[in-house]
Amino acid sequence: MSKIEEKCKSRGVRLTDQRRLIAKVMSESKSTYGSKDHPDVDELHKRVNLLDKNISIATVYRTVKLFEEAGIIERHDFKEGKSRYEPLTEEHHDHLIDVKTGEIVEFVDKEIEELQKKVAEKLGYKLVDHKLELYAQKIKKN
Amino acid sequence: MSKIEEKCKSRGVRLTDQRRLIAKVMSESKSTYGSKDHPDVDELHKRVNLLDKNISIATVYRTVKLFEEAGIIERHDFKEGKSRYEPLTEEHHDHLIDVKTGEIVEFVDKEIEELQKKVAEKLGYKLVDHKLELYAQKIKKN
DNA sequence: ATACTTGCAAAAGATTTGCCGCATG
DNA sequence: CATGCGGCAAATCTTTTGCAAGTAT
Repeated sequence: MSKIEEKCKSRGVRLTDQRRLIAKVMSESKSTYGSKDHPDVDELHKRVNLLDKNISIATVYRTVKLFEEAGIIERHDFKEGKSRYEPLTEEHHDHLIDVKTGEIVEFVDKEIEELQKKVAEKLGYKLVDHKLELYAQKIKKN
Repeated sequence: MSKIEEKCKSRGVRLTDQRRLIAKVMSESKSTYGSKDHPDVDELHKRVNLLDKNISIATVYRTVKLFEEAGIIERHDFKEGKSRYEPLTEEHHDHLIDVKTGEIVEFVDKEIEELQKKVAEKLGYKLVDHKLELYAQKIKKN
């Protein structure tokens, strides 16, 4: 059983064949499909259709929304006009995007997280979410 | 003449009545520091139409794209499904978005900027750009 | 049982584009 | 005067939704 499927069970999200497949594909979106992390709905639909041709894209949209609202997967809105998803990990992380290759490196920095909270508070707000993307260039090592 | 109109001239962007008006409205969209508005195309269209009812929304889309590509204004894709724009400023700043109202507060935090640079370096990269968005909820004050 | 799900197609919302008369440099 | 621009409507693209039929618990 996929990790996402487990989370559905433990959170009382009703399971169907379609959802199980989408959960499976999302769970494998890192290892099995190589560097193609963060698939968008269309890509997800294609992958799922390899396993079951009858799953409609509407179902993928509905499921992905459901999983996101249940805190099981995470949506990203990169500058492309469409959303991309990844399984939610225990520990939150941000992304560094290689401006040359498009490669994505994930990282965590507690100090920055802490400062963000403080900035929000200073402005009279309570932080509920954030997005941090670093665009960078690889340093050549000779 | 608006600041944006000036930039158009200096960069050889052809000017028309429509573009002049859109430039004017965009230039005026920057009010007090700390809370200027970042209008979306629809809002921009409404404001421009107060001055000239005949400007079509297609023209606003085309102009906003043109200005962005000329490095005159900046596009943001916040988590709303539509783009919002602001005049490009000399000094970089980040955004806090009120998740309830969509209101935007700008801020600068040198410490966070510094840490970002360090994080990138630690990963073997040289930071060239970044995006930080805080999604937050206003703290009610009694 | 019954409330939730799904597939399909249509709808909706944001943005782009083809066509063609018109304005700009 | 040649080239690019703008208005309009139609076309795209992504995402949502109404409906009728099927399914999970």
